[in-house]
Amino acid sequence: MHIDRIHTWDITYKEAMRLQSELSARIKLTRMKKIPKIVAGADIAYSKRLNLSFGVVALFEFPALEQINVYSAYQKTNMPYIPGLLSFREAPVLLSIFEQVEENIDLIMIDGQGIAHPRGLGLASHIGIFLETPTIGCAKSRLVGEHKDIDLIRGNKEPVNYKDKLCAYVVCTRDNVKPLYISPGHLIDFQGACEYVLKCSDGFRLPKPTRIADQLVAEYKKQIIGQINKVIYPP
DNA sequence: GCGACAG
DNA sequence: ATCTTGTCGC
Ligand SMILES: [Mg+2]
Repeated sequence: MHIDRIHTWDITYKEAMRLQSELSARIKLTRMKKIPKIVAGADIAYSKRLNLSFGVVALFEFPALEQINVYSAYQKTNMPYIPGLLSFREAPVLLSIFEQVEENIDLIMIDGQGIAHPRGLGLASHIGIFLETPTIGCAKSRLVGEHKDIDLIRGNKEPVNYKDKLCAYVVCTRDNVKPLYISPGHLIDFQGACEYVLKCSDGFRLPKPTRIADQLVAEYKKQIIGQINKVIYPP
């Protein structure tokens, strides 16, 4: 798929933060007009020892949620994890994977925040801007914002406000299980984000696209590290 | 200065 | 997120 290389990634933290503020003005929280045909999930794994980042993008038919295809790549990790700057650590490898994708992806679910971010540009939003494709941030914990406790009943949701503005919903995707922080990334609204996450939640905490991407990236990492060890420590 | 803090 | 062995519970 096409990628808008809006900026490079070898920049200072200060410049990274400035870019986030600048790019957040481009985010559009629009309604998705058509029902998606292909939904993708994306996730990352790391090897601390080898300083590598592994990424997987898994494609699913919607609403059947049948797996269509899987893409992957890995590269050197060039940024430490800094809360608020996650996209500068994870986006480069993810974009290199999306570049290989032949299918037309209608919606991407990403492990991390969308606009629920100190400067309104979490990983999902940043990816959405580069790909000009609808994205949803599906985070397992809170980065910013305040909300009431929610009853842990599947389908329940509670608004998350940051600086007196709605930024996400806490969504229960399964009874009696810790809820998710769902925020639009780009080209989708709050209602659409919650709706598609729930429609992709098939009895587990994480919606199928990110859950399977998470499992596949763990396997991919294991496989690549096995190859590397074979080269480094020949029998 | 202190505490919070996606993955 | 990683590293790392076992353990508890559905
Ligand atoms: Mg992840």
